[in-house]
Amino acid sequence: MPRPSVEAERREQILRAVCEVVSDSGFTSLRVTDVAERAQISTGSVHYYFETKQDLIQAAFEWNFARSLERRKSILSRKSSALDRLRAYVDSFLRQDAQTIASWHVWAEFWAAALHDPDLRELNERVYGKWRTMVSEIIRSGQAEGTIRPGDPAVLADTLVGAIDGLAIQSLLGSRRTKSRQNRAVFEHLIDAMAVDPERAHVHST
Amino acid sequence: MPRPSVEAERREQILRAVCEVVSDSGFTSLRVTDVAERAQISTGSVHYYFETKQDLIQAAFEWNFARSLERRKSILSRKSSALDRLRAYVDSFLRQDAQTIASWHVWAEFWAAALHDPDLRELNERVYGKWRTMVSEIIRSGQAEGTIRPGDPAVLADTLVGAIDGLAIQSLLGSRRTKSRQNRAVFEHLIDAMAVDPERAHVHST
Amino acid sequence: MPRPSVEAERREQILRAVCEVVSDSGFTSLRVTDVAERAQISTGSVHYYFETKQDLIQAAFEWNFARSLERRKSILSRKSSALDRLRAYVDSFLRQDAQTIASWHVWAEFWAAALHDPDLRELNERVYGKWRTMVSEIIRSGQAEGTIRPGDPAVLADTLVGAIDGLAIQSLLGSRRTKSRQNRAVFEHLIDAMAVDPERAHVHST
Amino acid sequence: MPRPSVEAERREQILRAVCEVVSDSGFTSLRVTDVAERAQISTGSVHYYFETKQDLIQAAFEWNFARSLERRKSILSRKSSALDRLRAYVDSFLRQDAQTIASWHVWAEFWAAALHDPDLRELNERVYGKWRTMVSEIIRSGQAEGTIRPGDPAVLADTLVGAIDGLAIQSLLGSRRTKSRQNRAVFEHLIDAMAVDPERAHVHST
DNA sequence: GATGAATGAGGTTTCATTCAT
DNA sequence: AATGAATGAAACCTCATTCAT
Repeated sequence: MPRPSVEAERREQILRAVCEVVSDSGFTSLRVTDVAERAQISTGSVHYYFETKQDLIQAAFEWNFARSLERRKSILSRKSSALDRLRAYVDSFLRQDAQTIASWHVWAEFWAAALHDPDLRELNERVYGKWRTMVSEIIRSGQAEGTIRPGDPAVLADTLVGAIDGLAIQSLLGSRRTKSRQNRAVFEHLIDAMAVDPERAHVHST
Repeated sequence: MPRPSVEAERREQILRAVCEVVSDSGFTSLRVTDVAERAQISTGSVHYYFETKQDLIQAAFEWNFARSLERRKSILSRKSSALDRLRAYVDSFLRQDAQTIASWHVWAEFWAAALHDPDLRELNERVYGKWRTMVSEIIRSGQAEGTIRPGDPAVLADTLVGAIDGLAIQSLLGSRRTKSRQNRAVFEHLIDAMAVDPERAHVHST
Repeated sequence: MPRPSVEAERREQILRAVCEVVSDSGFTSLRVTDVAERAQISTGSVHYYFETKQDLIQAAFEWNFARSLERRKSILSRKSSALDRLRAYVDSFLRQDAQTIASWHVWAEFWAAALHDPDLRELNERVYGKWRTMVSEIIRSGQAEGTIRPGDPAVLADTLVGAIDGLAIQSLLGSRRTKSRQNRAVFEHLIDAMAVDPERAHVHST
Repeated sequence: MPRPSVEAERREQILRAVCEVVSDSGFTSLRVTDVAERAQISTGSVHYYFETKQDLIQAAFEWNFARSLERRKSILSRKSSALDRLRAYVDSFLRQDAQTIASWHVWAEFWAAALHDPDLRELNERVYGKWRTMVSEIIRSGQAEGTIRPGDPAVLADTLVGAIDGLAIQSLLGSRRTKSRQNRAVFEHLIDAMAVDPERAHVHST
């Protein structure tokens, strides 16, 4: 008798394989065969779990998003100050470890794919709603604490989230080392500008 | 070898068709046949001017970039203040006309393609060098005028350019109307933060 | 990877089809579609077993050679005299049955193809090494028996093998009936010249 | 007014180009473009002189034959002995100069092409009639002189012509140097066997 | 006479999908 | 539950041929 979890396990195994292949070789040239090879199963099995390639891709993007979200959850529940949580959040996207980079690759491919796919566009709405909410909640709590300047949290959140995406792309496309350092300067600047003066001074002195 | 006069015309005709198709239907499903149809010529003719599909794509991205640049050149030579030029520059990317949107579509596809293509990555280096230089020159001249606050022009330029890209993506993927208005708020905020106080106050009062 | 049992069968089926098509319609106009039709499978299946047309052709030539060799093996192990084996060997190439003619067609196409393909040239080296060895072994054993005149077996073998090829070509290109008879006269002459006198006299008297 | 010879000149220029391309790259991959490039004219001009590719090929093979024949004409009219003329004739085919090798390449491609083309097969009949006649005339005159043994001149001619073709192929496909030397041994053997004894002894002593 | 831009039929090859096992 | 052999539609690309200049 098969373990009840076998399906969930297999699906995870396949979706992880999709993201790895997309990250390594891009979405345009993604073949079901490549996914099967990466997951060490047959193409027949891939189709056993996902009716069409389209389904497979949609599911893989969803899975990538769920994992991205998972990795940031702990940041929100931290006891630290709002500014620290904001910095931790931004930092989590600027990391240069394999997992973060791979995930960004998938995101970049996702955007291009979503431009012409209503289902993916809907997924994007959900995703960016999440990101924006997370950031504006932190800002709002910072404003309540008195550590973050007044101003529309939605606008401030959009600024941060937008800058993260835009700079991430250039980071992926450019020479790793330099970009990473430059990007950190940009976000220090942005976050410092949101802080009330004392905090700002403190940071500058370090 | 085709005669220069005909060749230049035909190449332009074909490259325009590529960008139109990429913008309409995406890069992943781009077929040479579609390009030929759009340009109202035969597939054979497409291959007469571009050996491979790869060459065609590379050339189309270059062409898209050249046009994007061309459209911004006049902004730099304006006699207005640095802050006005900065606003005009940013505005030129936030426009919602067909041409601007089409161009952004091509850029989004370009990034994804460049992730796995060294030649395109090199093109990206050139392109973003240009954008960053343009913005930081304006900032530098504003600082000389005394209308823009001191601070590393490179960091400020990166912030703006990054935010433009990131917000453009979300604008492309989201519901047009709302996004456009929100994005303008973000950039007002960003540019105001760069202005020296009197100017800033003035803007807020409008 | 296909299961060995099915794979061997299918490959044989396809290679046989290639040789049939080459023999019927020539190598220059060989299309994968023709091969697929002849083997009663789809073009996709042909490529399932042979990556490229080039691979397919190379394999078909190898297969044709293996079969040519197989058909001659029994001649070598016969208990008859060296001269008889020599005659049987030569005869086996002069036969006008469909299989022999088809095989010659493939050989002729092979030579032309090999002129510009190092891999095929290497295969030719192997093949002609085999033919020359077979013939010179027979001659050597005939000299040991005392039925064949002394002389360098390599030179005698080259003479026979060369003449076989050259006359076969003309036989393929000319009117069948006459050529066949003429060719037999040529080889009778050549072999008689190799025999020691008594045998020679005997043959001439028939 | 154009020189009357311009057509003949151009045709010769093109046919020479065809033979060069066939010799270098083979017949299977022969493109009209290659011929045009080699002849330093446009593809349009090639078609101006030769309606179709088929016509072009046929004409090129004819031209190659005419030149091959031309190169041997002087041998026949020599005042030397029949055996010497026979040796000169055979030698003329075994030479390893560029022209001879190129010509053999064209012949090999010709045979393969002729297998499936009645027009080329007819040309072959004419050609081989010529070769056989040339050789058997020499043999006949040698027999009249008393320097060549009795025997059907047709059979002896076929033996020589056949061996020349067969060994030439292997020479083209194998390592040049060795083959050439081996081939000369074969023909020495064949021609010696045709000589009456005194001559034969003489040759062996050299 | 000569050109070369343009064509489009047709070739090889790819790959998502199916289905018997 | 899983496979992998087999498919065939469709993609890219080639190239002989045409024709306006």
